[in-house]
Amino acid sequence: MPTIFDKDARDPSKINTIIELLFFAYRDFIADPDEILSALGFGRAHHRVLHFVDRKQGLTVAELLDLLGITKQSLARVLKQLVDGGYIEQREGPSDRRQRELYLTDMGALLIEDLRRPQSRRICEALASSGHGEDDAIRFLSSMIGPNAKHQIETLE
Amino acid sequence: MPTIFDKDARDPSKINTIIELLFFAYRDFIADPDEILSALGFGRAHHRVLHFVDRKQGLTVAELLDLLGITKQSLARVLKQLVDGGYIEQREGPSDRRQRELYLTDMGALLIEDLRRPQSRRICEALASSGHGEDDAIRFLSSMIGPNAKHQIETLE
DNA sequence: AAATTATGTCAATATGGCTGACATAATTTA
DNA sequence: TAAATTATGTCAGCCATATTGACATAATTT
Repeated sequence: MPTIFDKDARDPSKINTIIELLFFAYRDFIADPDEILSALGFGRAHHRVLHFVDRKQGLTVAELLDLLGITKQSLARVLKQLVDGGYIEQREGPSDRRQRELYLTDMGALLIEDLRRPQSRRICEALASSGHGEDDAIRFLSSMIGPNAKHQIETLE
Repeated sequence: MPTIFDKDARDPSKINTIIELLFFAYRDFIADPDEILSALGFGRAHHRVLHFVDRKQGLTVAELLDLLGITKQSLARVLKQLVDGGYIEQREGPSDRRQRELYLTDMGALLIEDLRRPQSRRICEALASSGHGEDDAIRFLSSMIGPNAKHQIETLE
C-alpha cells in the first residue's frame, strides 16, 4: 500500500536535483572557511579538528580519531601544527596519564568562531529564504546520516 | 524590527548542530558510491564527471571544467581514465571542431545509475522520516549555494 | 612480570588538487 | 592571407590529505 512517503512516489529527477544541489551546497559551504584557513597555512583537516575539540573540550586523541574516521598518522601532522601554532593545548589525562586531552586555547576558540561565522550566516540565510526552521534541517540531516555517525554524535553529549 | 526569520532569533547551538550534521551527512552520503567506485579503481572525481556528463550530454570540456571548478590538468587524468575505460565518449564539436563534446556510453549510463541508487535511497529515507518533501530540500539547498553555482546550474538547463 | 593500551613517529604510497610551460589544431580577427 | 586567439592536451613538479606497515615509549592492566 503506497503512501505519500513511499519511495516509488518520489520524482527521480527531483531527487537527482537534490544530489546535485548537495554537491554545490557543500562545496560553497566549506569554501568560506577555506579562505580563512589558507591564510594561516591550514586546511579543512584543521577545521574539523578545531570543531570537534570545541564541541567536546578535553576529548582524547582516540575519541577524536574515531570521530574523524582517519588514522593517527593522518591526524599527527595536523594536530601538531595546531598545537605548535598555539590553537590547541594537550593535557595529561587525569586518571590515565597515557591519554592526551585536547583543549582549545583562547586563540583556538577565536579561530573556530571565525570559521563558524560564515557557515552560520549561510545556514541562517537558507533557513530564512526557504521558510524552514532549525529543527527542520536537523530532522532532515539526522536522517541522512548512518547509525555509525549517529552513535558518534551521541557520545559527544 | 526583528522577525521570526531574523538572524538573531536563531539558536546558535542548533546552528552549530546543523554545521556538524552537514559534515556527517555529506560524509555518509558519498561513502556509498565510494565503495562502488574504488572497486573500479575510480574515485570521487570520476563520480562528479559522470554526474555532469549525464546531466548535460554533449557538454564540452570547458563547460565541465567550469562546473567542477578545477583545472584542465586535474581533469585530464580522470577524464582519460573514463574514456579509456569505455564510460565516456568524446565527439568532435559539430560547429567548432576544436571542441570535444562528452557523452556517456551505455556502460557509463549504467555506472552513474549504480552510483545514484544508494544516494537516492538515502535522500528518500531522510525525506520520509523527517516528513519533508522533495521541494523542501530543493528550496533549502538552493538557498545554501552562492550566486556563482546558481548561475552554473542554470546553464545546465 | 607480562600483556595490553594510548600515543607518537618514520617511511613509503595514492589521490586529487595546484602552477607553469609548451604544443597542436581550429577559428577568428585585423 | 597572416596573425592572434581559443579549445584542448600534455609534461613536469609541487602540495595536502589520506593510506598501510613497522616500530618506540610510557602507562596501565592482567
